[in-house]
Formats: sequence, structure tokens, C-alpha cells
Amino acid sequence: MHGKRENLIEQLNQFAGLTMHINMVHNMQFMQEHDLSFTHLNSLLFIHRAGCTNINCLADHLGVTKAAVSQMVDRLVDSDLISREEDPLDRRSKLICLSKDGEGLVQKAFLTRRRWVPDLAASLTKAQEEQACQIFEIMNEKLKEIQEGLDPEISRNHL
Amino acid sequence: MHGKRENLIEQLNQFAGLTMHINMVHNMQFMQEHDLSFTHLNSLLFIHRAGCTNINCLADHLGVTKAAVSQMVDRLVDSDLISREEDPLDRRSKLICLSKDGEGLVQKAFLTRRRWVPDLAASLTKAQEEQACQIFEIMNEKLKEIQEGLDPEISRNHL
DNA sequence: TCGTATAGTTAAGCCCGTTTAACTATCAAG
DNA sequence: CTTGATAGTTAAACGGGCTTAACTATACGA
Repeated sequence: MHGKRENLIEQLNQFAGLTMHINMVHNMQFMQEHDLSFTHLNSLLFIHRAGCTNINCLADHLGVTKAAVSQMVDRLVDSDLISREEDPLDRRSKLICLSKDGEGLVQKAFLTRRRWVPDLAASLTKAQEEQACQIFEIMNEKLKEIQEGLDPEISRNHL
Repeated sequence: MHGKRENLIEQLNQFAGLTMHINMVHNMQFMQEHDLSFTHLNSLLFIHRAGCTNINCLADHLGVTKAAVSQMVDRLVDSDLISREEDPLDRRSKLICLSKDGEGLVQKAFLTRRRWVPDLAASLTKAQEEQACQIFEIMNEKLKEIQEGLDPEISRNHL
């Protein structure tokens, strides 16, 4: 046989595909419920990851002009989801952060996963449960590494 | 200790969160490269899952009016990503299918996962590899179940 | 066969998100 | 202090994507 490796890759790929689909459907619902566009949700999640960002970073991340972001930020500030204030370290720059409401919304978005993850965990036997813990611990570390290289705007900003 | 179960749920949740984020970033890139909106990508993926659909189903799935879909379909047909033809079984209805190009595009979208999934698999030992195969096999079955209930438009259409 | 329900299209109009271009304010280097 | 780069804003204009409303064409039940 040509190794378990290929089989594992297949399984993992399928797993990723399925979870991604479920997530997409949930996100769609979430966006409609809260009257958010994909760009809005994307921005809120980005700001959440960054902790705090500025117009330039966000523009890079979204792949649009600063002008576009400036205007979008207007709207998100109007809806009380984010705050925009002068950066004391560089008064040209604005600090964009999640407001209390915005943070709450992001947390609520994360909560949608809690609807199906426990079901998944429940499908394993006690013995597998233990193995799975170890395995996911390792893979999560790896995923974090992969993720590091994925938000260059954030790391660049924190130099 | 209060059981491995909670720990597993935590790990799984983190895993889902990380993969989702990676996927989102890749999808964003993909959409920009191919000049697709979120709705477009969403529609193509939906049609792919359904095999073939019609205006009504797609409208239900996207949560917009039939008129909107009819117009979006115009554009996707113009770009040669999908085909629209009369349903021989009900001549009021149109069959919306992926074209060769559209199918290729969807496959290309799936391929983005192939960039990081092998890395993930490589982070496990031989022993864990085997365990992981079993575990993912089980969880994938469960995920398929969960997914079943997630595209009501598709099942409804195939009654 | 008539009436009604269903599938989809078309047109008018609206708003959102985008771009470009011109602008202000601040910083940093010489 | 001046010069040039950088951060962001504003305004005008455009297109996409959405809605509503009116329409055509087909199906189906009484």
C-alpha cells in the first residue's frame, strides 16, 4: 500500500471542506441577521485579530483603496461597531478598534460554531477522544504557524 | 478533572476557527484573482453541490429575490461560468448548471486547500497518522449528516 | 376549459461600495 | 525650516446588486 499519508490527507481535505461549507452557511445567516456585508464581517474579524488597526492596514487586508475604507469605517462607526480615534504616537494615523458592541458581535459570530462542534466531539469513543485531543493539539500548533504568515498586514503593523 | 470531552471540544473549536480563517483568506484572494463577488462564489459552490438547480432554489439559498438571481445569472452566463436552459420536465423552469469553465473554477477553488492540508498531515507521527485517519473518518461521517440539514433548498428540489 | 398558481424576465429606481483626484494634516530628514 | 513622504478625508461619479412591480409563459386542478 502507498501509505496512510495520502489517506490522511484525503480525510483532512474532506474535513476542511465540510467545515468550511458549514461555516459559510452559518456566516451567511449571521450576516443577513445582522445586516452585515461580507466586507464588514471580514473587517470586524480582522480588527479582532489585530486588536487594533488603522486605515492603511485594513485597506491592504481588504485589497481596496484607503478612500473606500475611510468611508466604510464611517458607516461602521455610525453603527457603533468600531471606534476611530487619533493615534497619539502618530497623529496622522487613526486607531480603529472594536467597540463593546463590535466585540460582542464577533463573539457571537464565533458562537455559531458551538452549535455543531459538540456534536462532532460526541461522535468519538472515549479512547478516541483522548487520541483526538493530542492530535488536534499538534495540528492546532501547526495551523497557528500557517496563520502567522497569513495576515502580513498585522505583523507589519506591529514592527 | 472534568473529563477530556470539554478539552476536545475546545481543541476542535480552535481547529475549526483556524481552518475557517485560513479558508477565508484564501477565498478572498481567489475572489479577487477571478473578479468574483462573494455571492458569485457562493452561487457557484451551491450549484456544484446541487449538480443542477433553478432560479427559485438559488434565490432561496442566497436569500434574495428571484429577480435578483435572474439578473445575476445573466452575468454568470455572460462570463461562461454557468449555463441556463429550459427544463424539459417543466418548461417554466430553467436548469442552471456549471459550464466547463465554471466547474474548472470550482475545482480550482478547492485546490487552495491543497496548499496547507499536506503540511498539517506532515506534522503527525506515523502512529498518530493511523489514529487520525480513523478519527477523521468518523467525524467526516458526522459532518456529512450535519451538512445534510444545511442545504434545504437542494433536498427540497430533489423530492 | 377556465382560473389560479408557479417560474422566470424585464425595467425603473435605489443604495452601497468602489475608484480617482484633490485636499489637509502630520511626520521626518536634510 | 523646508521639502517630500505618509495617513487619512472628501467629493464626484460609476457600477453592481438589490427591490418592487408589471409582465409572459407554462402547469395544473376544478
